Amino acid sequence: MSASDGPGRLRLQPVGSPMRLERVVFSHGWFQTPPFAWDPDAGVLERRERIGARALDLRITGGGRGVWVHPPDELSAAERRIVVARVRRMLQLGVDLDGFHEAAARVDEALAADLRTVGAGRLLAGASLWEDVVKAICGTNVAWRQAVNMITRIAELEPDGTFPEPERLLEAGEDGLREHARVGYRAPYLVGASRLAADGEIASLEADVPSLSPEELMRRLVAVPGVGPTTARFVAYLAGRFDVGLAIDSATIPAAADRWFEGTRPTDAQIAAKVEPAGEWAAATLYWATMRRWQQTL
DNA sequence: TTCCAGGGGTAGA
DNA sequence: TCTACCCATGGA
Repeated sequence: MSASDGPGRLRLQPVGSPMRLERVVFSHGWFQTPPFAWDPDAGVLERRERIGARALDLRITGGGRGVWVHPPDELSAAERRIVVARVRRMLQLGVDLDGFHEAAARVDEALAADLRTVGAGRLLAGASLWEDVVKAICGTNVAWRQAVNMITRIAELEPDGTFPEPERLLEAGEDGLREHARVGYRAPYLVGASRLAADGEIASLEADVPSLSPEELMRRLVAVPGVGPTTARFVAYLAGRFDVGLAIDSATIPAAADRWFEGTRPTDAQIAAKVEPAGEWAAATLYWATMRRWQQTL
């Protein structure tokens, strides 16, 4: 699936349909949160990752038939495997979007045409489910800019600049998370999630994601403190599972209202009925209807 | 001041 | 299962 090409450079290929790096980056707000950084002029997604004992600055470029990962120096075979696995997760290179645009067209032809034009479909995920859970909890019930501030301050807990291990959050404790990261009432949720992660349960769940039924996946995700149905669905999408139902949040509703209900606030049931023709891609269709609107605010 | 932002937990019905 | 209420924070 990937091959080394040139000194230290790694080429990764997506399953199924081609991709555009920039569209994955702008799939939602993660690119604004450390350890991600987006260089718009160079079109480079930067990311600091801990590989074994060292922290490396990865640069990710390209799109279409493949993505290039540029490590700062030569990697061992074992290090390459780790880098490839993480970047594949971040860019959802293993998610086969075949049929998505056709399914979306059954709901909204104009939306589907728009998604085709920009090559939308894959989402930017963290390097791990743990990272996605932390960031998603920070994104609940706050303006996105505020969530970015929380995540940025949480990231400061890891001295080497990589995404913090759960132990760093446990060391900070509820008081530290409140006072330093300003996470407010989310502090006990983050500590609870950190305990699960430190016990290996989040990694275990991540490993099980492909084999779980939608119901079981949801059951295990909402068992994480601070993760309710909406957040669970969102992180499931990031893990490549769009079959867990619709994540309807405060951004989805006005987006659906504008696009499909002439500005009138729809009920959840009305939204569900609207996207139902997309079948297995209903959640992705709704997601992108929301995000295409959000992207216009960038 | 008051409202509310990419919700979740809880008690009570 | 469903609803009402509370929850820290900070910008509008």
